[in-house]
Amino acid sequence: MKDRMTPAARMGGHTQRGQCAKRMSILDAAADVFCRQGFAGASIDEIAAVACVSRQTIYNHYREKETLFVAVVEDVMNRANAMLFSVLSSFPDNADDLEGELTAFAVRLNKNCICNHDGKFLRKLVQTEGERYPHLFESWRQQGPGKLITALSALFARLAHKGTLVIDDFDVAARQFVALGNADLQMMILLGATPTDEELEKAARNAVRTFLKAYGRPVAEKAGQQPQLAAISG
Amino acid sequence: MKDRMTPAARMGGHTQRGQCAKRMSILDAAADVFCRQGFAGASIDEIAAVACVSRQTIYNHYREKETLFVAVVEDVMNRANAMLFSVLSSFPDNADDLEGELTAFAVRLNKNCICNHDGKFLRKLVQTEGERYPHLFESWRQQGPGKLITALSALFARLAHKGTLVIDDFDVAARQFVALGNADLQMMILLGATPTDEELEKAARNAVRTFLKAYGRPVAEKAGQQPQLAAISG
DNA sequence: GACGTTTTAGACAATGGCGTCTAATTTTAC
DNA sequence: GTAAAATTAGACGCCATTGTCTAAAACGTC
Repeated sequence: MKDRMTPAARMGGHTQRGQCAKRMSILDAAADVFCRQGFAGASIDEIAAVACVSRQTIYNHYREKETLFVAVVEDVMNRANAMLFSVLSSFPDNADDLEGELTAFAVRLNKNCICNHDGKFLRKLVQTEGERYPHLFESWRQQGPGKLITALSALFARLAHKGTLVIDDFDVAARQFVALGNADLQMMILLGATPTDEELEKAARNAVRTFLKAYGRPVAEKAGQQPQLAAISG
Repeated sequence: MKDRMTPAARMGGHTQRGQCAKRMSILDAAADVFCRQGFAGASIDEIAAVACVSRQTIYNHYREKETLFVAVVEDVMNRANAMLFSVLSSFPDNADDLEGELTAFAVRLNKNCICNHDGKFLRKLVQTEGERYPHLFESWRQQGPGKLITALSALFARLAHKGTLVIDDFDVAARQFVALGNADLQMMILLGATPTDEELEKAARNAVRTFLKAYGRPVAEKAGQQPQLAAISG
């Protein structure tokens, strides 16, 4: 105790597992409390209690409440970005069953990126504290929704080039795809409730059906087509 | 000063304008501060300062912070409900130009109900404090989005009955109409920014075009139709 | 102008949270 | 086992906020 050096200052590879576990525990607890109470309403003491850690330990890792908050947001954003990248990469290159693939993709997107814990956290915190931390918000916007729309836009451009879709504005189509995918889940998304798998499936089917009615290649027999009811039976 | 009676207790019609003005001033200021800072972050002193009123006056009208908060939410909800009703009633009975009417309607809806001050307030507060006040949230959900979807659903049912639209699930169509209308404005809505009239118009046009491609009656010449670009020129 | 009511500014105690400090205890590395 | 580092519980000062209280001032009505 002769020199009093900042605990995590050197990170000399010495104590890793213990510290790391504490850090993660703190980050998780802080995310939980910040999400429920907001920045102003969250108390360090409550975070410490949830993390099963003493208050001083939090201050050892993060200089002050705001430092902890920024660290939490960045942590969640990193996880969310990784997940989004993974989901975006999951769309198959050759989609023989376009409707099925789009539906499954919408389910994955909603389930793992929008309706999950991290999605709820980011939406809520970005909305409440976004004006106070414009840098954080901008970073989220670019790497989250921005990347999503860009990727979808490119995907639709590819499909339009192949003649599978008929689209005049890929960016608009991408935003509309996401919007349609959320249409049936809006309330749950706003409330932060977690939809069931059935709800996710149904919402995605509704979204993709409408999307394809608008942007699908007009097949020759469309005029004489039945009013879509037969297709749902399966 | 002999009996100390609650100021607004009797409302004997005596002093109305002065008190009423104070009340409205307090409600407006509180809405502003609550919206920016959240419930926990808002301080009575700041609200008093914004309202140009002493702190004690606030406590004369509202017993405590929470009472004020609930009153503010109810006040904004009342205004928002009236506005929504007005917009919902504005759709003409006989729409000869369906695309134009739907577009204008979407503009009105977004401009006056979703992207305006009250809309931003309610979305933000319902999201942040909804779990703490489930009753308020539920009331908002029913009278706001619930009423909107019900009314749109009925409207689409009427149009489908007339043969103007081809829809199998009116509720889904209603949700999708709203979702499409917000698709291009999501970021601004989340951030609480106010879109320009041009942005509103463009978003509504994109939404209605896609909506009608999906649900519009398949006209005979559709197969040979130009890719919609000609229609935008005007 | 007089009277009752409302508003105001400021003081006040109570509460609670933040961030610091300390001394004791536990963990970790060697 | 030993020494360094990390963690803990608790106390502490500080500050902001809530909600109350009081005496003075402003207001509206007659």
